[in-house]
Amino acid sequence: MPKLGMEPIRKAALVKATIVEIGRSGSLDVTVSQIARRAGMSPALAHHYFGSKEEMFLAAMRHILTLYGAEVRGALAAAAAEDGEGRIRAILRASFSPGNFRREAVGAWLNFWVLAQTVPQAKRLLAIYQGRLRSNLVAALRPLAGERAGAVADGLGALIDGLYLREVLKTGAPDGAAAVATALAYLEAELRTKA
Amino acid sequence: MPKLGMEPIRKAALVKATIVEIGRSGSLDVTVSQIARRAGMSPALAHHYFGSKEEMFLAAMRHILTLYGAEVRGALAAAAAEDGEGRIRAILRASFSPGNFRREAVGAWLNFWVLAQTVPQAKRLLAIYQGRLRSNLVAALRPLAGERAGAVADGLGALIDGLYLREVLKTGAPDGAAAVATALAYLEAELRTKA
DNA sequence: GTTTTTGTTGATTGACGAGTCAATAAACTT
DNA sequence: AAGTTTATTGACTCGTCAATCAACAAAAAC
Repeated sequence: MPKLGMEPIRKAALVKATIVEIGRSGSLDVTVSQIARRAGMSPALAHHYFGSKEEMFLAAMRHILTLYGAEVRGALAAAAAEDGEGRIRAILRASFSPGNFRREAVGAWLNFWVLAQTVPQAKRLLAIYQGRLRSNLVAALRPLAGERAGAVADGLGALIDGLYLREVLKTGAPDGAAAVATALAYLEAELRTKA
Repeated sequence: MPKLGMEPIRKAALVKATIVEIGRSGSLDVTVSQIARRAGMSPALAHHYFGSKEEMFLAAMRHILTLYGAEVRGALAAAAAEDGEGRIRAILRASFSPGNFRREAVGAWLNFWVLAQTVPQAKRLLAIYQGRLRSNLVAALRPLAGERAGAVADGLGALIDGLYLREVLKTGAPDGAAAVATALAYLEAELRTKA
């Protein structure tokens, strides 16, 4: 019984299901059937809307990146009045917020990195994310670290990614606060050096 | 024409081929046939010696971990006379040496991380690597950072992993020296903080 | 010199999965 | 009411791949 205007709803459900399934299985070896089933429809319908599994993966990536970007933007807006360090703190809190820093999302992230090795489109998406993160960090660091802002941002960016990566091996609930603390320790050490 | 004593030779060739193929394809979606072909034998023989593809993956992981561990141990032995900072420098240089820090190895590494999400044995191997790295770092940091050694080691470890991760997105030849410099900058910043 | 062990492969099995297609059905248009 | 667009799926195609097996060959053991 075809209700009209299903397309956006179906697509959103598939994107969500894709992320869940990747996170659950811990790999990109998820079948379209699994995804479709979790999204409550037939595999054929999933193909109908996305054309290919790769398109589903890319849409899922875009979604995660969008969510993350929105969270960072929101946090930065809320910290507009603060100084550079406050703004960095905001970025870090957003990066390790419970919404982003949970096993399922981390697993999806990791697999997107793998995807980026072979799918140029995926690589481009990740590069955009990295570029945005970097420019946010640099902007906040400029008044604190001067010309070393770029170098510090690179280190901090890599550290954030590394903390995500290490979450994969951990057992038990993710500890975003600890990750933020580690990143802040890095920041403070670097800032003290400058002076 | 069966020459005897082939087993170790065949196994070594398969392990090497597994790493190459994973690095080349950028994913764990490599077929036993591909691996066997690159190692110069039939797929059936690969199964004969390893029993399953998963065993091949684990053997490849062990091999990479062993190589890396040996390089670090060697570097530490050569730096035995030096102080803590010199020993850390040695660990970093080994970690980002051309042998370890090249696209193929980095790609394999990344995929082993993915494997660790689902194969407990792989997770255990990575945990061992992390534990050893950490204890090496802590030992070298103790005289420099005192009770903060643990925290600094965690940050440094995550930073190292993050720098590896980011190498995946880079285009062009890996730049181990830059990675070492970034990690050293962090270390020096932390040590300065201590005082 | 026969038996056992080790090395080796071609052929096969059995399963699974991405993507296509034809068919059905409900809404919307004219 | 006839035609068009959108939604939806079951059945099917085509390919792939891990793993097995039977068979053959050569060296070693007895």
